[in-house]
Amino acid sequence: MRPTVHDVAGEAGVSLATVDRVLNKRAGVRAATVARVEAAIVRLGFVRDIAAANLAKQRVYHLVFIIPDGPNSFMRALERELEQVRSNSVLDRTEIRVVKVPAFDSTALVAALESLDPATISGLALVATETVGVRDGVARLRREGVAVVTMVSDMPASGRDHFVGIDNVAAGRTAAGLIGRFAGQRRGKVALVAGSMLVRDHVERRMGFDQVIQAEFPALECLPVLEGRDDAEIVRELLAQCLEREPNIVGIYSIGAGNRGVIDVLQARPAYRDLVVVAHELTDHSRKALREGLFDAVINQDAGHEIRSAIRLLKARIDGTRIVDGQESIRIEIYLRDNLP
Amino acid sequence: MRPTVHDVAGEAGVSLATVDRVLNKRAGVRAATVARVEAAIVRLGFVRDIAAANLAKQRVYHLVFIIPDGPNSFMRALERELEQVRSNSVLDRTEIRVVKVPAFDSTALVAALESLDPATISGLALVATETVGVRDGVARLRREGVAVVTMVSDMPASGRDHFVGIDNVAAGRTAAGLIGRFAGQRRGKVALVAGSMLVRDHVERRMGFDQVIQAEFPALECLPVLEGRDDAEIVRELLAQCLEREPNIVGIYSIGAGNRGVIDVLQARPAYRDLVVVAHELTDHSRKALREGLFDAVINQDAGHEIRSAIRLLKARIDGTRIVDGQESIRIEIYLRDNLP
DNA sequence: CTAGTCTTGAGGTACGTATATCTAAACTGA
DNA sequence: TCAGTTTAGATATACGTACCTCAAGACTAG
Repeated sequence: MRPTVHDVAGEAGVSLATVDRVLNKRAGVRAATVARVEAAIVRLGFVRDIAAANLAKQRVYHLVFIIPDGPNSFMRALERELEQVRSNSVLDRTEIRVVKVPAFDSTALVAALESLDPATISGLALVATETVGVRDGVARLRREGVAVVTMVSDMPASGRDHFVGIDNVAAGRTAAGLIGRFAGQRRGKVALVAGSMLVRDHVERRMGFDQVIQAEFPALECLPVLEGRDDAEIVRELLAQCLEREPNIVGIYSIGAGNRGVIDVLQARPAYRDLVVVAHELTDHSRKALREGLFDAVINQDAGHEIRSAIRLLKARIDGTRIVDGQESIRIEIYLRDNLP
Repeated sequence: MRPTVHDVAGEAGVSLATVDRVLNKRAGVRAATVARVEAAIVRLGFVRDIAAANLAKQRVYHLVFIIPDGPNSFMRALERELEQVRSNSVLDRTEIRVVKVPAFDSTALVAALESLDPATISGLALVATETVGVRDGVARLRREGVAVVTMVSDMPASGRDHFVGIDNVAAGRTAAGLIGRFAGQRRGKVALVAGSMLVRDHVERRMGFDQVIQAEFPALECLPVLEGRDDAEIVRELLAQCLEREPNIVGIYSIGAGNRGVIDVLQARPAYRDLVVVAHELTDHSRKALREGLFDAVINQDAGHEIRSAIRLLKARIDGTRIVDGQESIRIEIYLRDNLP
């Protein structure tokens, strides 16, 4: 049988109360006694039963998720996953609050951070925009004992406990590898469609993409990025113009949330079906485009996985338990028509 | 606050003992009373606190994993993951026993199933080989109340509760899509290297591969399968001979556990570097081959995910709780050099 | 040495559920 | 209607941990 606090007390030759004081880091125990208890814990291999502890403690994990508002489909996917987790969360003593802030607006994000009372929340997950104010806000919460993870876009300087998301440079490199090889012998240009070059993940993807195209596919050349601001209308216009202007385009890399516009353009002319197209984010639209052969590959990160991972990481931080690294690494998923889930 | 059994008793106008009898399906309660209690549960949205219940019940989940012995690297990966879970499982009232049976030996598997006492185990996960004996053995355990999931290779007729694994036909189709497109304009033949055509997953992958090559890549033609029996030596010999014999091979699909032999052959001649090679299973060897450009893509299923998923599914079945579908679907992962985790 | 503080012990109650026992009430059949 | 059975209630204990109180023992400073 697993050892309990009673066994630890016996082994250390102290009372239950003392073991409890040591376990829960309460004051009033001599250093020598603390050492005795800790030695007993190690000898017995005692591990606190967190379920029982949480029951006794009446613990509720108060978690706050701050995510950008707006049309970005990945953010909306995160929101949907959160909603789903919330509806099932009666079971696991977890209370999740979702705070939406205007996208790309770090002032609003700072305000949201400041409105959080460290006393009432135990964990925070946020999609960070990298500014000093945000960094300081996060650092303050960390100092007050709040567990913090960043999602999608990292911010190491803030002292967050973990980052949940993919390596976007690698994602860009992956896209380039796919386009380069799918293009085969063809020579020509590649159009890049992004949301905005002010967002770190898009910048990083573009960087990785450029690296690989330049180094490995001399027959291809990247055109300047079209910034579609996550707006189908704008993307449609910019991309259509670009395809008119440049006769020699062989591929398109849709870096961010602009798939709808890209699809519209591709459907407009049969000739565009020969283009090699790689996009990000598996949605109903991109899935359909993949099945119909408009897209050749979609690179994805699993929103559900990211949400669940963030929650696990926050709880582990709060409980002081270990994590399984493999379970928390977010994969750069590649989908072709044939391996759609 | 969340309603408790006390609240249910109050709401239904019965005693705690009666609520307990209903919740735990014990006899001695009139149908009308059961209905009253159940109505109260619905009205209050009562959900049993499983942590508290397990604490009171002193429940330990006794899980048995039956996996094939032998050199198959994916099976060994499953075993390693199980070992890791076991070492962390002090925490979660889970006791995992791993039973290894000779690969492809259904008699041994049947014997292993028969040696299991349904009274002492609550869940079983097994890599099934499809025979009547195995099916009946599983069915017997199911009838006796044991939760059962099949892994890697399914067996629907056994009445198992779930299947944990990928769609191998789709995996084969995916491999074909990659080889076909990476080959570009080239015409020629594709060599297939499998472990054995007696194993369902290899057969299915081959089927999916053939389908897509025939339908979409008329310039390519599949050669007969080389059966390497998961043995590097045999694979090396067969594949080397094949490449000598057939001057016009443009690609290789390594269907199963034979990557070591394939890699040896590829390294032997610089000319072989131009071959398009897609293999299964991400291991140290295949990862290295990918980085060095010997392999063009590796298709993988995450062993850690499968083990964790099997455990979650078994526990959910035992506790009668719901599962999150998205979390349990095993993906057909594609790795290129650039998206290696 | 004494008063004061610091450290430890003993014991109880609580969390939400499971389970056992004993008793009382409500039915059933003849 | 009465005995016999079925159904229901009341109450207690337990699971492993947290946290509280009260009292007593061990120190420290003056």
